[in-house]
Amino acid sequence: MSAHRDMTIGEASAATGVNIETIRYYERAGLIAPPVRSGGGRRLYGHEQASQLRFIRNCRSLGFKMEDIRALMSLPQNGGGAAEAEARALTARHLSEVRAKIAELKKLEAALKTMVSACKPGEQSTCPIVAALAAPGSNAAQ
Amino acid sequence: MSAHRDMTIGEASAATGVNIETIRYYERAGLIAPPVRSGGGRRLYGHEQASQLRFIRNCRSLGFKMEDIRALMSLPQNGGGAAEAEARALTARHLSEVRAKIAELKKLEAALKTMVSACKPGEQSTCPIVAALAAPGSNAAQ
DNA sequence: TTACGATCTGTAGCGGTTACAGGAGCAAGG
DNA sequence: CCTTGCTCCTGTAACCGCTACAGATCGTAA
Repeated sequence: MSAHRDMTIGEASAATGVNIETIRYYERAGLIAPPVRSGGGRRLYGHEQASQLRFIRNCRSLGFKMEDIRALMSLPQNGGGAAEAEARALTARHLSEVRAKIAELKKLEAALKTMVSACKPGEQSTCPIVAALAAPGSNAAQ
Repeated sequence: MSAHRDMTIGEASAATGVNIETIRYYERAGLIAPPVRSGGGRRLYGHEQASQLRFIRNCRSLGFKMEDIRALMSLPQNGGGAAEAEARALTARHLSEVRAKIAELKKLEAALKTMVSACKPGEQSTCPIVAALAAPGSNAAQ
């Protein structure tokens, strides 16, 4: 069960879209296991590890933290409802964090929009943007 | 024009809401000028520098980068339309970055929402979340 | 004086990469 | 066989915006 058809790190990078330096970083960080080495000391990756790299890449592009990814990868793949529930909970938690960030950014957006539209070129003597930024209490974002 | 009624760094921190360590960091980073020192070598801040700290705090809470803040603070305060235009341009650029981030996060939100709602506890044999994350092409976020 | 608080300096850590420098493996061409 | 040129190796530092120490010093009140 190990007909590997191994890839070098460059091939693994091309196959998965994960940067070479990033692959090595993931190994250092314990996100993937140290791969087999060739006689000359080069990393050799098989299908399984390429899949793991794709998994990590997908997780990262969805904004999951490495800690979460570690948890997701350590779930048993055929584990019953427990693993599934854990994955769901993790994803739901991340979703709510994303929503919180959106809400926060929308507040910033509103404040900045107000500032920009208050500033008509060459109209006021004092720049309203600088004035707003110098105001003692920031009402922009709590 | 320098009746200062100086504050220690702790007082300045309390007055502006900027953490003590952060104030020192801003000085190190060249965002504020090194303040006057007392005989014993302690930093003493006047009104003007407290205002600067409040300015920085407001900028940061609006998400401005330190580089932008440096630019905003180096604008002449009574400078004519040029300074005003620059502040406006800077703010508008930041606003568009915020909007881009919101758009990106909304994509993530949609993808995560789909994943969570696809995962009903104890229904499928394979967890749809893990399956989606393991899929070769990530369509979640480009 | 003694104790305690506030402050000082310098350094390291966070997350998630990315970017080097300086060496070594490895295949192809001459 | 030897050179050329590519890939890969290790180790380290930079990025951003702080935050958190450790160990020393200052200043003040009891």
